[in-house]
Amino acid sequence: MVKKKVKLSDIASKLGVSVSLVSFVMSGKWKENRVSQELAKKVQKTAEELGYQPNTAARALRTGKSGVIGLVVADISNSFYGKIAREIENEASRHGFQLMFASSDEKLEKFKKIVDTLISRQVDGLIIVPVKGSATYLIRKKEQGIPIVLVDRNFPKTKLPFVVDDGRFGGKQLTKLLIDNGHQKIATVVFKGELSNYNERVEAFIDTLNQENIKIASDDIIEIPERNFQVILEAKLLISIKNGVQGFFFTQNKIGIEALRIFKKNKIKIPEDIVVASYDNPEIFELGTPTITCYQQSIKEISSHSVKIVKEIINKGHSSLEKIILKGRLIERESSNKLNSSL
Amino acid sequence: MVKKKVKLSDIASKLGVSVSLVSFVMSGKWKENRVSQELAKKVQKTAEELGYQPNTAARALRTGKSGVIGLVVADISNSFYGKIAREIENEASRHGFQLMFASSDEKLEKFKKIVDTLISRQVDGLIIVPVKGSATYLIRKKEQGIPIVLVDRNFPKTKLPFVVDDGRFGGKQLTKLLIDNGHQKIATVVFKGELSNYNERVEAFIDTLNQENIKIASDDIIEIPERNFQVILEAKLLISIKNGVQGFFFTQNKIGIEALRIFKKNKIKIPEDIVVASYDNPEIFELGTPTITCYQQSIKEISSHSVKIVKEIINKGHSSLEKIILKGRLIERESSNKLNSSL
DNA sequence: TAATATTGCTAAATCGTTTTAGCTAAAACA
DNA sequence: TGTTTTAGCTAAAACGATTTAGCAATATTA
Repeated sequence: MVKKKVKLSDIASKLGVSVSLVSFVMSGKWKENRVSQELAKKVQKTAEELGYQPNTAARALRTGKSGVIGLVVADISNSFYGKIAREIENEASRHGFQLMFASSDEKLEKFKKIVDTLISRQVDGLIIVPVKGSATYLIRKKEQGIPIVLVDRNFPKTKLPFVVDDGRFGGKQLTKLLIDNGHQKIATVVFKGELSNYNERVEAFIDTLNQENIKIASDDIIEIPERNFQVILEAKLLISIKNGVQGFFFTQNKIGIEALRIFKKNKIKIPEDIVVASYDNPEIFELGTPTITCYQQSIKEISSHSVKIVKEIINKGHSSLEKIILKGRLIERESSNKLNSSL
Repeated sequence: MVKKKVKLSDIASKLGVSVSLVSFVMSGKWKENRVSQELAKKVQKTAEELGYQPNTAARALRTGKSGVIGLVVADISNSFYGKIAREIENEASRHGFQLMFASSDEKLEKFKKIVDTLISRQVDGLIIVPVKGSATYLIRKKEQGIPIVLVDRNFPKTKLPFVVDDGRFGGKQLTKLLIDNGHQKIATVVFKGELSNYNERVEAFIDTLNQENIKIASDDIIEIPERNFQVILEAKLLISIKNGVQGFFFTQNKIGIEALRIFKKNKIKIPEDIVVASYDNPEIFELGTPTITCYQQSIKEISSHSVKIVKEIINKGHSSLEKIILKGRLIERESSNKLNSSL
């Protein structure tokens, strides 16, 4: 009982007109192709009646446009990327695009494979959270004419368009807050590597401390590897605390959340034993006890801009604005102030 | 400097062979088509050299198969669906499928539109978290020959294949735990509507209390509407507490998380003032203070089964196992026991 | 009235694969 | 030796849309 799919020729033969004419009508171009209004209406009506749904594979083959944008994130189950995906989805559908997505897991080989298959699936453009070491690969893709926009992270030395949060701003906001609350001995934690976006947050941390004439020990910049980071993070945090660190600035929600787990496990009290501020704003930061001071990126704006840019590149080959840096906002909560924890 | 895409005919003309032959080789069917091994190797080599990537639009048009599965969830930014999506993604890619996704927002009209566009984009099959009232619509789609499997929620009176958690089991586990911890006056909260899956959790709640000969007041089954549920939930929770309710069983993470927000805002202490147990296991349940007792669905199994089933339906028209009900596991934490909150 | 422009439509090529049918030459058979 | 099989390849149709070129009939202009 499988109903056959309705195609243009079904409508055409039912009305005794040509396929071309039906196509003109269905694509909304009947005026410029001088189809009489009378016929146009008839076509629309029978298309409706028959339940016509265009075959987008055929259309994609003919036009070279699929109406699909590929989205590559680090991990769709991470709340930050989940939110990004959701906003990009909204914005994309507003512009008539569907989304195909995949998670790279921060692995270069997997990342390349994903991007390649997305391209071979004829996506019109790509919105990408790039992984370490993917710069030259992505440049090659861009040079092959694939519309690409980076999001969340960028490669500043390249000409790859991007939409990112202002890491210097966010890093400064959080660091400043910790200092203003009377903490001098503070440390930051970041994943090791050349992703400039996160490094900017650390640089802002350093700059801010320098401006305030606070000395930084080398141990206060804690770099951890990506794999099995939980174990190493725990060790480093505990050592830091033993060494007298009073506060932490975490550069990513993934690190911040794991740190909370570690503090809980080791019965380290926030903010009594240690004060904390983190990038991003997952639910746990808002609802946990204590609430966690954080810097929330402008996810909506980041998402909408990335769609807008990739759409422009798709349509015009380039975008008028290919480098966008957006500021987020500081959310002061209980975790950052020992003296006034009822904030 | 836009490099043109390499196609089969490029490889063919470079080697002076026919397109068909190249196609046979590239699709791995060279043996049954009696291509000499020597030539097959040559073809593979030059395909590699030229960086050939198949045009899947063309392939989809010709074969009627796109290699894409459509995934419709309620909200990709909800951690539960984020995790589901991630697992489905893994499993799908293992079977050679890409995912196209969209969020329904629990809105029927949006849901229908999404499913229609996914179908017109030639997805081979659909994995769907259905919304209220979508049963007849989905049945029609199934009858049109679209491979569909429901996930997380099902329509038991229909023949739509599904993979879901065992709501009776989970509901019973959580309710029993609250009772066993000495709480008699407990209430549950659920979204109003005919989604049997959630209703089963409530039925299990009722059954369990009945079995224990505990009387249930009608106010103890709290039904809330989907839109603007936050306000109503707050009111209902506060009233219940005023009325002497000692504990709550929340049927979804969305409700449970919002309840935490409300308790926090109203300075209601868990488990001192009220004990709590909830379906699902978002980060906040594990890391918050107190930790929240919950029932964690078998997300991995749910996801992998749904992919397996939809794949079978795609390939064979039906699946050997179209109705799967999986049990999850109870995670006992601090929120459910007043007496022993150092659990 | 004749030349030109416009209106309303259609035919047919095209996109890049897959797949069926069939062709040729060599191998196997009688 | 002549016939049948088999191996190894190619030609061409097909998928369903879009789009260019062009045909007739009518309308407009000189």
